[in-house]
Amino acid sequence: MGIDQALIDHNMVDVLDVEPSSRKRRENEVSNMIGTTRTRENDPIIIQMESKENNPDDGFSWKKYGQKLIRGNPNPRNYYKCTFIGCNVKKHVERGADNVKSLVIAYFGNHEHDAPVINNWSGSSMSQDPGNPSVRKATFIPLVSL
DNA sequence: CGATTTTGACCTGCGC
DNA sequence: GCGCAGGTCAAAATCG
Repeated sequence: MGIDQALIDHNMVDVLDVEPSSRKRRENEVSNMIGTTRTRENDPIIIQMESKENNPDDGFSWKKYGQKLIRGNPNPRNYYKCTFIGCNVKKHVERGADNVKSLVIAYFGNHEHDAPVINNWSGSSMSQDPGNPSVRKATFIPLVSL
């Protein structure tokens, strides 16, 4: 829960310093996490990272429903929607205008369901929450813990 | 065969 | 009121 907590704690955090070595990651996809940004609890969550993949698997199933070229960014932005029944969480994915390595993911809304497939979310950070059911509910960790 | 991706068109909000 | 930019939809095509 480190990241999510950080999101809430640093409500207006700009850049979250995350050490790559502190969490398991697939060297092949995510090389380094830059940080997360969230201006408000109800606002979209912006996640910035460095990745070779254009869409790292975050544990949920997304269906692409659009792609647009955004001004100020030579790279197209992709629009995804959660395929879970009854879940209308959306996500925008775009690459940095200058850094093709940097990936910016924006999440709109929170998943009110559990991840369809438990990948191994970096181990066991959230596997146990005996006295924290509320945390279990909002299993929305936009962190690429591959 | 079902689900997902692709691509263009369409719609809406904002600024001038 | 018009034009621009961004966001969404939908039909066809593709993949597993």
